[in-house]
Amino acid sequence: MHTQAVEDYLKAIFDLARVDEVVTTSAIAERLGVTSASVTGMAKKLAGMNLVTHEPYRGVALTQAGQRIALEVIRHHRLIETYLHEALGVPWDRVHAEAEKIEHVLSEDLEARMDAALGHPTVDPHGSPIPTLDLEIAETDATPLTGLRAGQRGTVAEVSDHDADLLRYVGDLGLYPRTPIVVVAVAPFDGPITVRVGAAERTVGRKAAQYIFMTDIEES
Amino acid sequence: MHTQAVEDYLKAIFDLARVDEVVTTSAIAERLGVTSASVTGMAKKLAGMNLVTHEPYRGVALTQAGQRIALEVIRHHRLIETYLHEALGVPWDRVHAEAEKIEHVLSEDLEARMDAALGHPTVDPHGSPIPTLDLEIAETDATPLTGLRAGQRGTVAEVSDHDADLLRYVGDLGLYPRTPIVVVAVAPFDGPITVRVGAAERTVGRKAAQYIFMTDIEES
DNA sequence: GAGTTGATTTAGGCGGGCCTAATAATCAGA
DNA sequence: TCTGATTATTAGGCCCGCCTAAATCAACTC
Repeated sequence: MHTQAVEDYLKAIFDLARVDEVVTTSAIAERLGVTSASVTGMAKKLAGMNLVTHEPYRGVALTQAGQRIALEVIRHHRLIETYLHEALGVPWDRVHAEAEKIEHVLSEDLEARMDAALGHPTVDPHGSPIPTLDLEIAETDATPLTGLRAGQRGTVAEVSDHDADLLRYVGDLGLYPRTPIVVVAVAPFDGPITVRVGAAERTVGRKAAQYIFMTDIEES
Repeated sequence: MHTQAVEDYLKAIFDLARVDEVVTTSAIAERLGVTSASVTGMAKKLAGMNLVTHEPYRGVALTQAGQRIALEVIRHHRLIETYLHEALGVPWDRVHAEAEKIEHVLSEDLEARMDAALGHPTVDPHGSPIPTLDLEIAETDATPLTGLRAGQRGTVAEVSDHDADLLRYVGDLGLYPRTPIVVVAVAPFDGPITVRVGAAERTVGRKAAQYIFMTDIEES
């Protein structure tokens, strides 16, 4: 078993690596709310454990072993989120924070029981894919809502869970995963996007739209 | 919020205090699997936080504030045990170990949700009382099975959860809380106790019988 | 190609919680 | 009441994960 700090670092590096392939110390530092100096120290330690490769001044990357642990933690995290949402009715803007704490103390047995109770779900309440038991994770090919033009329709696939306020806002708009919407208008100069959700029309700010990912996009 | 170590110490002191009123450093040390020297250090720290009174060489006792925290942790612990057992089917000999880990990261919100989902239970799977939301705990006046004579009947009230093997053994015998039994025979010289459970007769070793607590005792 | 700037790493420290070894207090028995 | 055995406490250290301040490297500008 690894310490909570080790698990948190690996998860953060994994997440950051899907955006920028080279993961800088400062990015990790910001993500975890620690100083870069602390990250350097931990990077050395993780490199010593062969969970990470670290080229000084050049950034870090997960090794095979490191990625494996990251995926285990992410599986824990997303299963817990899903369980809390489905079984205990925790609203989707709060499941992330709860899961952050529980993911580090979840036994394999409990994970399996939650997984079974949920019927082996494949996505969490934010639409993020849950790694399978053998740690395969579905690639997500969704495009941000900001990439759609007026007249296109699509389905909400995933909403980033990095900010609880964002989730509350997006939830208030009714834009949960699996919701079909139509883009009515896109205001110029990075203005807001108007969409039809069911019978209602809703206006989504640009900033929020960046974090809403769409699939099944087609002209209408 | 307190550290996990602080919570563990307070819980251990609370538990030990119901058996021996004066709680010695070595008793705590044994319970927590640390050295007495470590306990002395922590005792000083807890005394500084006004959670405990510490008379050097004389033992420690919880203050009002310390007891309050202990009861909060115990409520968490027992609710989690109950939830895992009822909702996820975790066998009763394993719920303790799982709860030990989760109790330190459980939010009040989640606690309330679990409590509601269970219908506000009053005892955990081992028959131990769950402190109420305002931290009242029912006094248990049960007597150990070793205190019964042949011919008496009674109901299993509580089984100590300190040892998973014991629980597995007692479970195999069918002696779960709320089970009515009749004492058929008590072998002399601290020998085993034979009881009737439903239609079956079972023999319980003396050691195990010490940890099985009975209520509603009457002659039959 | 030298300087400036910003990111990164090193150096040194701190608190938490644990340890071992040495010392001190208590208790029980002669 | 003295003494030896038992139990507690002190003293000194270690590891983890974090910090600040100082030094170093990379990259870009001129």
